Amino acid sequence: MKLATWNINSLTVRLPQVLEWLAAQAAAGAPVDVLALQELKLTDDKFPLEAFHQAGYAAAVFGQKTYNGVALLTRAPRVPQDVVRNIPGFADEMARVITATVDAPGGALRVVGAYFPNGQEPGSDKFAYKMRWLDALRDWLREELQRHPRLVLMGDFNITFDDRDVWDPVALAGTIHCTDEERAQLGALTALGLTDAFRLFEQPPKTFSWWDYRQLGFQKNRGLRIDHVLVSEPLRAQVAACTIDRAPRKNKQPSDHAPALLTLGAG
DNA sequence: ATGGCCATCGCGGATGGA
Repeated sequence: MKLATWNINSLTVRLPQVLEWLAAQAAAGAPVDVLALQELKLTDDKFPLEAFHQAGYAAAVFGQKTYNGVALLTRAPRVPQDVVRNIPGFADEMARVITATVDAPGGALRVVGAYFPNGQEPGSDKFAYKMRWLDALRDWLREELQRHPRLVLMGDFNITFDDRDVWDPVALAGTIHCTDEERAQLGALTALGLTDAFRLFEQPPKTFSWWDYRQLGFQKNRGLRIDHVLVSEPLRAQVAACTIDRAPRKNKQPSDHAPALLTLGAG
């Protein structure tokens, strides 16, 4: 069972790349069973349901015009069940979270696909919103984990866990995605019993999931690891692999993010 | 080095992203 998350920075622009990538994964013998997408930048009525259908995927969509927008794709015959949009109890204009239950070996999974706020700059209004959003996410996840012990939280977190996730930790110390406040919020999420699946394994140094479009960021590997897959305690023993696929970042008109993947074994 | 980011909205240039 393979799950993945990918901020595709406009599905209108990137749909062909998503379909190609899904096809390539399947051709390599390990099709993606669940894909969380972020930054659709389109409304639900513009979502290419039919294209994904033909590729063998069902979808749950939570779109928005111009900004944000998230979706969960599930490979047939799986379908997203009991779909929840955004964080219950937290009023938000922005479409950032979509949650569904999907069948899996060893029992159904609750999958939370999320596009965390950027935060722009410490001290800004947007940073304060990011903190409130994170507070609300944590409070809701605490309850959600009670209801659904087998839970995966994946998406664009817009936060680095530590300096290993930063191409120049000295230059970027205290800047957005690298502040103590943001990292403390990640710590509060892991304290709920969620584990960064990527660090369950030995990883090559300087493995990132995002590179700035400017200044040859990707070519120079000046990046950040801000796209994460977290698993709840009962799933830890089932985690067989967690990787980031840099290949789509080499496409002609790439997203600035690369997909992160999780493979679950039988357990 | 002459320029050196991308998507959206909408038709210029601001806004947001990270």
